[in-house]
Amino acid sequence: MSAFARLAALVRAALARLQERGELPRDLSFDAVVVEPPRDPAHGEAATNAALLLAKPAGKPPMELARALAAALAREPEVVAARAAPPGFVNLDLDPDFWRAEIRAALEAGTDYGRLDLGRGRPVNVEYCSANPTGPLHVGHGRGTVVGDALANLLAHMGYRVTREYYVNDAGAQIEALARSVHLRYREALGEPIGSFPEGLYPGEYLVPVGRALAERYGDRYRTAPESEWLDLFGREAVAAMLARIREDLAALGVRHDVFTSERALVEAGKVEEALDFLKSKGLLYTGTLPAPKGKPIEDWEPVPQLLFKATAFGDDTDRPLKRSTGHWTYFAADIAYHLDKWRRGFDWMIDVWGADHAGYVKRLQAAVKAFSDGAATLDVRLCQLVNLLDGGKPLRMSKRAGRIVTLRDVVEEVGKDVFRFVMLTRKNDAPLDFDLVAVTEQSKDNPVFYVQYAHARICSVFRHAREQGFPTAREELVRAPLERLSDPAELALVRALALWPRCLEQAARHGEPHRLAFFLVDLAGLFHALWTKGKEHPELRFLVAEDRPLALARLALLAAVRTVIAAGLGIIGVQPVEELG
RNA sequence: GCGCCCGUAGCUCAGCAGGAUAGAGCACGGGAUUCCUAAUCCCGGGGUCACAGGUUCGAGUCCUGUCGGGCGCACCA
Repeated sequence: MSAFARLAALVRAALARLQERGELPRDLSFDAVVVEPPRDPAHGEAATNAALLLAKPAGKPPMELARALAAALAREPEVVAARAAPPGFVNLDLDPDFWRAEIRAALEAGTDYGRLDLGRGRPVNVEYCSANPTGPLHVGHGRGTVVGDALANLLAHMGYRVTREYYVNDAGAQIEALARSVHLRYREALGEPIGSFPEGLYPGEYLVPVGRALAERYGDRYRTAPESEWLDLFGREAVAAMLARIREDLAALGVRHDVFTSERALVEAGKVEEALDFLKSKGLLYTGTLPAPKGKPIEDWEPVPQLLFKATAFGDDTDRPLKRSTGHWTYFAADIAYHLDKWRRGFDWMIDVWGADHAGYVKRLQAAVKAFSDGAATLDVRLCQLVNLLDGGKPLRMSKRAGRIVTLRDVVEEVGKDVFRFVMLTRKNDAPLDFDLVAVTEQSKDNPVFYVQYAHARICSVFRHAREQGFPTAREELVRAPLERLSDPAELALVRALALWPRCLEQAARHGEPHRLAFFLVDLAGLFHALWTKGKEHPELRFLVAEDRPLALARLALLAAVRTVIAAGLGIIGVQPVEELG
């Protein structure tokens, strides 16, 4: 059990004793009782709000309850001081050994330290990236990809059975546009001048090799053939080529999905009809005419009767069309089928990571999931805001017209996958993020990736010196270190920060917010750097004290624990900790 | 017009499940290097948490409204 979980248990036990003595009513819920590290050190090392919460149901003044609780807690051997503080907090100071024990726990558990079986094997489907297979990934895709991948890692770490999934939108008008674009490149490869690309097609250079490959394979067989003869074939070929490219882009980021689901395959297998029949059987489909959307007027608006889903019955703002006037299914219809498919594969929890420009889509899909599962399945959507690419503080123009889109691959090759991944988690997902190609590779404390890696590298450096100087460094020896020798405030501050790791992990998982790990690591690294520098001014605080080997061993144990937590955190983020700075 | 997200120090952002006197970095001013990596650290000033109500013992956090910014809004994806 983690430090704060133990404290919470202590508080609950103390409350139970108060109940036994009749000082508290029996039928109380302790659910909202928390034990937290206070912001202000004057409020102790841990604080509980129990008395504030229970005062009303107990019919007693908060301070009176707080004093009773403090008295009960003061008897615990780990508790050095328990004070009631207005308006009714109980502040605790713990025996340093209570915190020091976390070092041993971290050493024994390694990167499993703080790991909790929150999920109990519950399956969760995390869908992320899911970029259309019409071109390479760009930087914006990269953010959602990293957020989704780190979230998947985090949930897997915490006991969920995670499936990482990519939905391939390989059907519809965009694929026809892709096929036509490739056909142009194909004709170009056969020596034909093609001029400029018509509006709506994909002029990017990345289709040139695809056209060339098709020219080699098929010669001029489809050069002047009617579209009906090649549209489907070229579409498939182009999607295959783009998907191969996207998989390479993902691999460069260290991302590997478990499942790629093809929209086209779903459609061809009749899953859309099946899904809609299912909703129909629940009485949730009807044919009707939607009112014209307000706001900017649409030129060619005509009121047409459409097949609609009763999304308003499940919290959406309007009912949603399922079939286009062309007779094709809407994207939404296919998406319902897709999510129903996920549900039937055993996922009653699904997380989709999307770009913020899809925000307007969230309610309708959640409505659909609620509808087909009768409320038994949950769809969470995490929206990622834009990434502003900068180059030395100046915005990098991503002009699509000039064909100068900055691909994810370009950026990852320039700054490295580890830097990219970490920086993508230095903001919460729903805040815009500046990504400066220069700043993220600078080796300075202003660069959080570097700052954390530097802490890890410094610890590794200490261990190299330790081995050279004949200090014991094996884990079996470090766990036996006399940890009570750690007594400097800077050391104990680092120990207490370390003890917060399990709590950080749990909360990050509960909230589905992997960026919290990145922030935690920056804080932990900061306390480590502070301790390090303190050793510069106070040589007695240096880690490798030759004349006092037990003390050195205790300090090495602390450093090993910090290194373990950094490595664990970086591991979930998907970053390789460095042992030396390059 | 409607929906979603955002509004916290001069700038960029945290703020943990509603907790106490709101934090960090940058920038600005001052300081630390016989030493395990100074690629770092320490000290200092700096705030009407957009605004107005409400719920609560307690609100940056929850609810309502207003203002400001971003995104989206039939038959695209």
